[in-house]
Amino acid sequence: MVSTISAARERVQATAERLFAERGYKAVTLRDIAQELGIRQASLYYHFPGGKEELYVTVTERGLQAHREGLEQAIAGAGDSLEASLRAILNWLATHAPVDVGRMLLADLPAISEEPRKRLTGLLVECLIQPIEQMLKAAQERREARPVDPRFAALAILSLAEVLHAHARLSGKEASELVEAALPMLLDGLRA
Amino acid sequence: MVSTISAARERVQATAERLFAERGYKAVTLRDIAQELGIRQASLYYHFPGGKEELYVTVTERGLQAHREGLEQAIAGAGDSLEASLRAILNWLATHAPVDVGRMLLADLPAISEEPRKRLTGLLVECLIQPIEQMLKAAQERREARPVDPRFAALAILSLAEVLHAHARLSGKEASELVEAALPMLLDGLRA
DNA sequence: ATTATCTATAGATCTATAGATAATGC
DNA sequence: ATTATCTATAGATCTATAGATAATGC
Repeated sequence: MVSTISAARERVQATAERLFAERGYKAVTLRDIAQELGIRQASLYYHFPGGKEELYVTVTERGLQAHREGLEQAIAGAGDSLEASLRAILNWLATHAPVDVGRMLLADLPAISEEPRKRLTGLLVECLIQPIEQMLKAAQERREARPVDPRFAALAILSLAEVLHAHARLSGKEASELVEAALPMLLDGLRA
Repeated sequence: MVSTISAARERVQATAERLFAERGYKAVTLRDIAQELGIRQASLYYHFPGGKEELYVTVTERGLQAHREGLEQAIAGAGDSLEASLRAILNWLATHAPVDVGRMLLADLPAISEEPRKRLTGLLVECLIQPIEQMLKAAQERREARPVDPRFAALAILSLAEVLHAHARLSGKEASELVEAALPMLLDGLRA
């Protein structure tokens, strides 16, 4: 076996990913992560010698790549239909802890070193914004979507998904249920 | 004069408000705030003996109250029109640094003590969510707005305003211009 | 006398390193 | 021999306190 990713390392990543996604880079300490895992803070350095920053960069990169694959497959599986594409995108994002783009750009990324910051900034666009933007452009060319700025609309969809995810957690409702409630608003707006 | 609020204290509040709004509670240090003001970190304790938490609570409370007044006046000034109300709300939020509701609930508020946390949680609902929610309910009763969940729609509008504010900063465009681009999307949706 | 700063520093917390220990795999 | 933890601790950073200083207002 060339490189078996250890189950322990995987557990560390999963816990770190969840905590960083909830609170952001600075608000999470290595002690917090270790405590949830039931180990000591220093033990994290066995799996991530680069410490907190390496851990953050690793799980954030992995999360963004997972979003790219999830979004591209969701869109591809939905066929050439705006409604089906949006439903698939929202379902994916609502169930997979969407990224707080604003916090990441203004708070998290400025706290890490330059090389990974640039890489993650690029991935943010490629993995999250572009897949949605491309889908919207295609729908606009088919005259199925109205000619709004596709970059701005993609950001709005991402932020709607965050609200959806948060609302599902706080209200205890199913995410898929909220997606069906949000879709008419997104497709046809608030006006009667 | 009973209590002249000193200009120095006001400058401290303005700087703290901006930094906390951008990065959140944990990511901002008292040193950061002092540095922007050109004073020493310890000098902040003259204006806020309760330290970082008192400073955060004070400016957050003030910001939320300002949002309540701004939103209520914007809505009142817009009359009984859904489109005019939404335009007024978005214009207010886009120009006054909207609150990152998700980060505040998941990261910032859990880091402060119980009493102010409860108070700010209540203000978050009363100052930001309810004014928008009430406007939507009224528009729904006039059959001018479609019967979507008004609480959820209010959260969506707040998050759209955040995107708008961020997009205005990053792209260098005028906020009012982006509001006019966002309004058709909000009123009539993405579908052609 | 009051206002608004400063310096110096204690105490808490956090990241990171060094070296020890125990369990498992060959 | 490797894996995955541990204890102990150095060093950095951050919050908060104590007391000094300088400028302004009465």
